[in-house]
Amino acid sequence: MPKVLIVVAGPTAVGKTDLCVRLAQALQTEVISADSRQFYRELNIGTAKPSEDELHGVKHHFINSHSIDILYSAGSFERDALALLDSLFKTKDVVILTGGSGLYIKAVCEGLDELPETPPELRSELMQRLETEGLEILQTQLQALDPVYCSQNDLQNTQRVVRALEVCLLTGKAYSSFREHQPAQRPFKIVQIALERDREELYRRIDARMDLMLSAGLVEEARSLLAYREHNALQTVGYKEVFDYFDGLYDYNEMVRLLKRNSRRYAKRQITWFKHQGDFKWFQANDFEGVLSYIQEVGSRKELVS
RNA sequence: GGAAAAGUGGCCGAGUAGGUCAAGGCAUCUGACUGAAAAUCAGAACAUAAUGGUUCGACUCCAUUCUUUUCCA
Repeated sequence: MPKVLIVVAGPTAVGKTDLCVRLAQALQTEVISADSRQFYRELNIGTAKPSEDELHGVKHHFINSHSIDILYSAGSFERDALALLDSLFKTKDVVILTGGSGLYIKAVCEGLDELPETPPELRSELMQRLETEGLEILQTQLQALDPVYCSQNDLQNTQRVVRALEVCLLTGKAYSSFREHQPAQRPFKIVQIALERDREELYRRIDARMDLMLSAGLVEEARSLLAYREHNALQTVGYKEVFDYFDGLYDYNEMVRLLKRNSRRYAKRQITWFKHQGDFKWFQANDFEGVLSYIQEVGSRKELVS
C-alpha cells in the first residue's frame, strides 16, 4: 500500500495546529512537527508551543524532543524525521508533517545534498575572523576557493559566506561542487498543502497571540533563559527582543511593538518561502473540508479514509 | 471676532540665502535562501495643502483660500 506524507505548511499563527489535529483525528494518524524552535524543551511560551489541551491527544513528534544545548540543524532533522517516518509507516498509511520551518520541510521532502557537518571549532574560528578581519577578507578567500559559488550567490550574506568557507576548508573542494539540488527519492508519496489567511487577519492574530504570550509570562520565561541567550535556540523572534529590553535598549512598550513587528516580518518571510519553494496547494486556514477532500482526491480515497 | 506661527509620503521628521535624484526613521510592500532557517541577506513604493503670481527656474519668495496650533478677546 502506498504511504502518504501530508505536509501542512504556512506562516506562524495561521492555524496549522488546529487544522492538523483535526486532520490527524480524521485520518487516525500522528503528526511530526517541523518547527525549528518547538523541539527545544526549555522554550515554551515564546515559541507558541501547543499545549496538551490543544493537541487533543494527537501524538506530536519533535516537540520537546531536544535540549537547548545541542546544535540541531536541517540536516539532522532530515535524518531523524526520515527514520521516524520509516517506523510510523509500519503502522500508518498516512502521516502529517507540519510546521513553519521551510528548510526543514524541504529537507524531508526533497533532501539536502551530502555535506559534511561543520565542527563547532571551525565555525567559531571563522566567526572570529569575520569579526577581526571583516567580511571582505572572507569574501576574497571564498572567491579563490569557490568562484562558482561567488558568482551565483549573495556575498553580503555573512552566514552563507561562512558556511561556504566551512565546507571548502573542511573538504578541500569547492562548496558549489556539492550542491546538486537533485530532489531525493522518497519511499512515500508527498502531498504539500499550505495554509493562508487574509494578511490583515493574520497580522491581527499574530498581535493578539503576542499579547497572550506576554500575559502568559514571556518576559519571565526569557529571564530564566538569559544564560543561554547566545545559543542558537535563542536567536529567535520573541526572545531577542526581550533580552534587549533587559539590556535597557528600550522600554516595555517598545519591546512589545518590536515583538509584534518582528513576528509579522517572520510570517511574511515564511509566506515568501512557501510561495516560491516546493509545490504547495494553498487553502484558507479554516477550510478543513477543502483540505480533507483535496487529500482524499490526491491520495486515492480508499487508502486514506478509515 | 482679532493676532501670531505652521502646513513636506500612512506617521514622525530634515532640507534648500530659489538651480541635477527632496535626507533619515517608523509603518507598509516585495524578493533571495541546501546543515544558524523564528537565522541571514537583498530590493521597492509613497510627499513639498490648494489656486494664482514673480522668475530662465519655486518645496523655498508674494497673494488668496483651506486646515491646524497657540495667544488675545
